Amino acid sequence: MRLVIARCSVDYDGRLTAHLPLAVRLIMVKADGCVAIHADGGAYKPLNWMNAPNTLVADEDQWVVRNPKGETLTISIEEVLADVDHELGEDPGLRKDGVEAHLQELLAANPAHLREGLRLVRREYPTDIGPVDLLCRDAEGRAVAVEIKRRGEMDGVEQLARYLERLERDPSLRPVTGLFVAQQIKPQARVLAEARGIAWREVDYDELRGIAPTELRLF
Amino acid sequence: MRLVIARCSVDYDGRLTAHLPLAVRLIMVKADGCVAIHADGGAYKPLNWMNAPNTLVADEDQWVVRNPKGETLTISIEEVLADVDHELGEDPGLRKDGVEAHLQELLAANPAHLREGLRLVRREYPTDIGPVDLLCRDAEGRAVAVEIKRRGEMDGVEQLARYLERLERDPSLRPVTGLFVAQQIKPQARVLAEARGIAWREVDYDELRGIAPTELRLF
DNA sequence: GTGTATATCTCGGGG
DNA sequence: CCCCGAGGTATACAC
Repeated sequence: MRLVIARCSVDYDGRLTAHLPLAVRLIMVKADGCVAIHADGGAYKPLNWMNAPNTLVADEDQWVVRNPKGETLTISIEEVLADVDHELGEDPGLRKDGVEAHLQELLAANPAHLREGLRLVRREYPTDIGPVDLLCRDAEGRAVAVEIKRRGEMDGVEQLARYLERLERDPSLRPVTGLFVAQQIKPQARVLAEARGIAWREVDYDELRGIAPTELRLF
Repeated sequence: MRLVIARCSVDYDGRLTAHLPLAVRLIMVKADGCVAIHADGGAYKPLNWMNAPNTLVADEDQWVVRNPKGETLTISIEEVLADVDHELGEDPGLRKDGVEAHLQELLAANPAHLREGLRLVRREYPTDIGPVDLLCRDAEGRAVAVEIKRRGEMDGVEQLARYLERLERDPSLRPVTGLFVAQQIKPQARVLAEARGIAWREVDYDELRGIAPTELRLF
């Protein structure tokens, strides 16, 4: 990884055009060739960047980074204050826990946590516009399509509404009701769900994770 | 901006839990206090980070970054290979051109470019679920709601459909038709728009920008 | 490759 | 402060 501190101006021309006036910034060049221009603030997103793959043509006072799509990042360098290079090596990568996939696993193993008597028919139940997270049957045997999000927003409700529209066409399932599940559901999403006749339910991830397998068997 | 190259392992506990095994990485600490852990690849996104505001408690071999929400980033440092600090100063910031806001400005100034006889009633016309990009009247005085995107995809059509649903409730507007506008509209979005009875139109940004104010007056 | 859904999305604007 | 929409979204995964 090459780290250059330089007084520079930068121009990006591609999906939009953008210009950075002359100032001192960090130019980070990673081993895979991607380039990022950082200011001394503003979280992790760089002011400007160019992802790999690309080609870097570095002149004395101007670097031109070009990608296969024809986008260019032009860095005009007036003064180099530091220029170091470090060998970092391959990174073993990040292990995550607590994302949507995990939430789906837990609820698939315990649908009754959502509504008493609910039984799983299938996870990732296929429709012609994509898979429904969970397809269940309730205590009376009626089909219930469940869409799971970490954060419940309006587009998730729309997504479930599209699936319901499709599932309703299947005589072996009809009528199908919808259940929108998330750790937190935004007010507008609640309103939209209700307007669409879709039930919603907030779930607590830690509580759900705390349910031991032995307890699950009691349902 | 402080740049530390170190052999470290990292744990994040907050919106999810995540772990990075021991490896050599860049730790970037910006003037506003935000911290980012970078590997030598994988575009501009860091492996782990903590945005400002936060507090950093730096021990010899362990840094704990904590934010007001109770999220923590724990960096366990085994070996420091480099540690430099640079004063970058305030950044003048980025100037952008070609984004949706600009497209909306151009079309608001010239709605007839979309459809002959179209006149602007209001930009960002408010509804209880958010503002419609443009509310217009056509040559016959009928209300037309216009949604503008750079890239026309399905969620944009859904968004416009939601607005139309609301606008239809206003007797002074009813009936309201929809017009979905983008530089490029994906095939599936076209199909969805047509299924929803919504017209669509692709516009060319450069052509639109090329229309001089004097020419605009001709309409 | 396109299409679809996710993200510790990030970032900015408005109430 | 939350809510919402846009993004050069990036990224992973299915088809």
